[in-house]
Amino acid sequence: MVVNKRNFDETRQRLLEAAFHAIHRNGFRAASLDSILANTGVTKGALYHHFSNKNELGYAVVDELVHNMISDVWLKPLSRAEDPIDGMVAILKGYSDEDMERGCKLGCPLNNLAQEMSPVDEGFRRRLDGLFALWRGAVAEALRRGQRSGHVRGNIDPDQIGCFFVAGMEGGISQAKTAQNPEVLADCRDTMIDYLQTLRKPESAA
Amino acid sequence: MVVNKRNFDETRQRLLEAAFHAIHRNGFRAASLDSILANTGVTKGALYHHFSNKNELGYAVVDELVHNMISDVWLKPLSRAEDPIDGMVAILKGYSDEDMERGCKLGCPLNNLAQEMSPVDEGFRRRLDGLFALWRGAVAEALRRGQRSGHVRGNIDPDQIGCFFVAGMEGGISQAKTAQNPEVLADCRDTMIDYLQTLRKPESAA
DNA sequence: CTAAGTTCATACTAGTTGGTATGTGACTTG
DNA sequence: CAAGTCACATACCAACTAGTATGAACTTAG
Repeated sequence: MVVNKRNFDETRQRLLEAAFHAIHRNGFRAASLDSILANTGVTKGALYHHFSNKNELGYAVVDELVHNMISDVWLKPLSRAEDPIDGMVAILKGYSDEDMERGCKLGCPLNNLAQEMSPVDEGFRRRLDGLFALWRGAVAEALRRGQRSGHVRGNIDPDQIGCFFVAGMEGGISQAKTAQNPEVLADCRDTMIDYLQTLRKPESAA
Repeated sequence: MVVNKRNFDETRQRLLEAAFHAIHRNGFRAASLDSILANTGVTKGALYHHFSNKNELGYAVVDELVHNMISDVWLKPLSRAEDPIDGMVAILKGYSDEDMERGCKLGCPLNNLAQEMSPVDEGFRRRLDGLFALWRGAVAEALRRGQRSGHVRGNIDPDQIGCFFVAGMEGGISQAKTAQNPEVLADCRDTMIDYLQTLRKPESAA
């Protein structure tokens, strides 16, 4: 297999990844195309060959990279988990120290973008809201499965708790990022784990 | 009392308030000085007479306006509350529909600024982290008072829960803003109220 | 081979931004 | 009343931004 100098897919991927990092670090509007290009060695001509404008580049980052991250960390593991509470706790406890450190330095890519762009661009807003809804929905669906299988109390509202769970995590990351201190996030995580235990069906807790 | 055309305090206050609104709507970096000035009728010469640069204007907005908001909504009410759990629930239930609507359109000024500026400017980061810490601390302190007065279980960590509480609220506002739908925030709030009830000392729950 | 379409490269532009240099009228103070 | 300080006003600039116009090089079809 010959690697061409002009490789559509590879160039596009390099642009997406450089854009993702620049956006994660500086925010979308402050991430300048010139700096993204300087980091990739790709030129402006190539960029505008692949994306019709800056917004479309950002949309692609959300639709592809950010979506995949959410899917890998939350959607797939939750859909596989037998006991949803064990599954969620396992994901939370599975955060490595590097994850915590990195996540708390720059924050959550999804939440960062949502906070910045939702009020000013409907294209971003719809996409990011869709990702939040996927995440909430995955938690809710797992809890519903848990209710059917007898692991989870029947008198709780899975959708409401999906929302609460995502809120607690995003809020914890926000504070940790502002404090530049992963302890704050660890506190939130531990309190959330305690809270999740209260959702177990009493009989199955023994 | 004569109102001078040249009134230091009034001009400064007008600049601060216009800056606050522009920042709340667009973020700090996207809030252009020219647009702030256009909204106030104040000129650039006056602006730079009052603030040495754009960052100092932003710092003053945080130190004065945002600080006051946190103080009015959380610090003072919590310090007055006899039963901390009742106090927190009362604040949460006291949100009017307009508050919810407005808060979910543009998000929380504190969190917006923290997300945008913490990673890129240490002056903002320190100030915003200070405000988060005040808020967390007020919740923790209220819970400690509740422990001493027998309203709150002794086997919980007030600091940890202060952190969790702030996280849940900020995360709820974030999601509501992205969804442009206050229901998401209402779900988080209601779940948080349920959670707070589990912190009561069993004997005093009856 | 040629021709055409794809993938990029270079040079440029118009608009916006934070910031400055300089001037001016009002108010205070000696 | 004169001098000086304060609170602005006006005009400007250098830097940076997203986006474009144009062309060149590479790949592929025939």
